[in-house]
Amino acid sequence: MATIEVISRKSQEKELRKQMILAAAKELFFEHSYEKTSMDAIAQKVGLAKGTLYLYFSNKDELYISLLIEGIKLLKQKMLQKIRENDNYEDKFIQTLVIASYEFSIEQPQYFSLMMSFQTESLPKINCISSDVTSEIEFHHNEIMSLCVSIVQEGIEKGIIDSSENPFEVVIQIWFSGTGAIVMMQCHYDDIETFCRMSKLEFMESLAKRFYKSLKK
Amino acid sequence: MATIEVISRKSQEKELRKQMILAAAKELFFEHSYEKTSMDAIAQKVGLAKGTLYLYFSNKDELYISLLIEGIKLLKQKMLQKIRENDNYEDKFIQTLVIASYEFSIEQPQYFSLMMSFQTESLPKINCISSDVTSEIEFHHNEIMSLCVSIVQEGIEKGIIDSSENPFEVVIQIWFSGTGAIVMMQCHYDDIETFCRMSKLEFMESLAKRFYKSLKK
Amino acid sequence: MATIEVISRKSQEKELRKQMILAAAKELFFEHSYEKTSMDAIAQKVGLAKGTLYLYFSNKDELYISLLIEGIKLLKQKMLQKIRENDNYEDKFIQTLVIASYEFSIEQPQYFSLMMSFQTESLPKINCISSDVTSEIEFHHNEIMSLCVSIVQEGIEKGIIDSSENPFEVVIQIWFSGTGAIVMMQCHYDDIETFCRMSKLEFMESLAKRFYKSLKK
Amino acid sequence: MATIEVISRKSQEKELRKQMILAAAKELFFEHSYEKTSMDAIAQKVGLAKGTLYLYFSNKDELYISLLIEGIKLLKQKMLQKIRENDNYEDKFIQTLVIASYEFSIEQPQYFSLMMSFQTESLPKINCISSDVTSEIEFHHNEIMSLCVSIVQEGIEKGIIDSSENPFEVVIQIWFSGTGAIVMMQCHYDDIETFCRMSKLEFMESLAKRFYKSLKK
DNA sequence: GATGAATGAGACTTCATTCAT
DNA sequence: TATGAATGAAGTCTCATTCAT
Repeated sequence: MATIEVISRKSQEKELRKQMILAAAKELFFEHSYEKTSMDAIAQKVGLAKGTLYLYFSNKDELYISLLIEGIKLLKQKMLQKIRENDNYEDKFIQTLVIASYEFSIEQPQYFSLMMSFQTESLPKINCISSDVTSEIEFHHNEIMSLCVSIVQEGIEKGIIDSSENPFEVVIQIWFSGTGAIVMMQCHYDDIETFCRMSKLEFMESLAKRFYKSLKK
Repeated sequence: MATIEVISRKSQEKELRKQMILAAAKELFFEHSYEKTSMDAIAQKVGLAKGTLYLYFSNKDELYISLLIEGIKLLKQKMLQKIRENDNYEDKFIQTLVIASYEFSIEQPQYFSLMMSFQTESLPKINCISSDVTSEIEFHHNEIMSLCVSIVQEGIEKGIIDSSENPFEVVIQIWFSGTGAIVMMQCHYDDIETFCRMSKLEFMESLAKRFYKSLKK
Repeated sequence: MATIEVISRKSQEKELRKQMILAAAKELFFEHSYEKTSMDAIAQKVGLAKGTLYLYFSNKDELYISLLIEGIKLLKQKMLQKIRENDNYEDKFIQTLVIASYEFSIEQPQYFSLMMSFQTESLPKINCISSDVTSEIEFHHNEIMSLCVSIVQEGIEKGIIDSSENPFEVVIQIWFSGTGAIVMMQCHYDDIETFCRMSKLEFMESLAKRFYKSLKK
Repeated sequence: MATIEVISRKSQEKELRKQMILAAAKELFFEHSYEKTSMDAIAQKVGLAKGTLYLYFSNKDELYISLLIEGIKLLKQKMLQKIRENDNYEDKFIQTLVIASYEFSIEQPQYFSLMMSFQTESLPKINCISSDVTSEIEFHHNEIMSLCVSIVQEGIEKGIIDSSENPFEVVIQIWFSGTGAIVMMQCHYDDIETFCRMSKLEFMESLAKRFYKSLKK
């Protein structure tokens, strides 16, 4: 019994260390980009020896990808939460398809930034990603898509959204442009408040509503 | 007179060299990313010695930034051209605010990619940018914004767009989300054609029209 | 009594473990060379923890040397066997001085290779060998030499070999060059069969006979 | 004209540097083996920066192989010299096939050691040798073989060597076992003088003569 | 202006060895 | 006795930048 406890505690500690490393890496990758963050720096930030990192992640790439997956999972959870929390259809639509991503970009700017730079720099630049990992990313991406598509379908079934709309098209248009707007906004962060005289959240809501209206019967 | 001519010819040659270097850098940056492109590789591609590059650009970052500015200028030109070419207001609106960026992303994928990765990785990551350069970028960015804003204002003045709309808000919403959608599309390029059963151009036009409709009186 | 038995069983187990480690190390050292074989890999192959190896061998070098000694012992046994098995003098001479080494190189290529690379890279390159070990190697080497010398002396006593020959010189000439030829043969293994149109065994026998003839009265 | 001189001087300097690096590497490889010699150590020995080595040799392996080829060339030259210097057939035979290698092992112990450790550790352990290099090694090896074979053939034609002998077999037997004996001798260097009461050169000559006699009609 | 050899800091990664459990 | 996480020195190699020519 005691042995089992020890093993369990050890495995917990190991998981903890892994999380600590991921946390340090997240901050540094965000602050200096993937390429400019050295394993040295990460190790120093966690307070571990350089070699120790390689006990937890076989690669710098693997570390990066692990963060990415972590991020995608968090976004998915956020979306699921939005679905649960909103009964009113319009709210559910707007919150899940647009605001979820926005809030995520505010609450987890590092993860969001990481995920976006992965989009921009695109897969091939990561040297050697095992197909396991790419398929895991694919999997979560698809789940998020399904989630969004089902919301649009619900709208069509309820007679709220025009039945001539292709749910996939709608999702891609709104999700892509919403996410894209967030990225642009992060860069030109003053423009919104200066020129539009509204908060970013209001700006995103306004964007979402405009979309929503255009879908109505 | 002769001296002036010589000077002028020399300065032309110098400008030519600069352009050659930029061209080589553009291709390589795009193909292998900023970090993975070495000055060696650029020099070899232009057929110049490594040290020579430093006569034209004081460091690698400056080369990168120069390309960025070049890109912004090209996009601005494309937008101006769209304005000139389209008399019909709807066309002018859609072409300038959305399709210009899309076409630019197709015709000059290297520049577009560069500009976007700059957005994503954000300015502070470039080591040592003189304020001259940032302000030059700012300048061109603002010009593009003004261009777009004036188009929206034209719509309001013409009574096509609802006068309660804030031109800045409109521009940022449509330009940011359009550009953002293009980035996302580049990454998940199959999704559009597979799920929406339309070409990317049609997709972008559809997105733009949806927006345009939502602005009408 | 019981205690003694326990101790004895324990010591047997310990010896067994030691042999298992040596076996794993042998295969890996041969497959990837000494330097490219990690203690990790050895531990994994035996199914023990890395730290455990250090309970049996105080460091990597000792492991290597242990194998070496093991190899020398095996070669000695092979020679003794050849002496026992051959009554006819010429056969005994040829089999013990030349063919024993050749067969050993075929049957125990790992050990042979290890022993030879030890010859080539020479002792001083191993970091920290206690004099105990070097003297053990010396001891076995001398025993083998004595064995060979006694065979030559037997030939002289029997009047088969010219009495003016110095037995030591003969042994060193034939054993060294025989072993040397085997090493070279391993490297240029095609040359023999291609150019000489004989098997390697035949080649070695031919070499040995040539030598034997030159010694006869 | 001046330019050409400058270029020529530069290329001479470059060649000189290359030789300096090779010289330093040779000593260190010999002293500590390939694996235990670091590029750092080589750089320090030549008095150059680490990175500079990579301007002359793209790899650690390439550096090693360059030395190897250098060594093979030197041995070939030594053999050619022996052929030129000796008119008497027996001398030519013994000097070229056996003593050349021995003298080489004394005069250029580093090269000899390097070449032998290459034999022992065998090609596959060097990571990535371009086929260019392997074929260059092959080329020189074959030339040496041809040289030796032609000497044996000369003996057969002159009626000195029994015409039933296969020249290839003879060469391989004598050259391989001669070289092999030298290696073994280097390791157990005391044995010869202690037990045989002769110098190593005398020992090698004795070995060669024994062989030579066995070939005579 | 143009060259390209030289630099040396710094990147990722490996691994023999130790030591707390 | 056995473990295996942790260490940190050391290894190979890259590359932006400088500077003598």
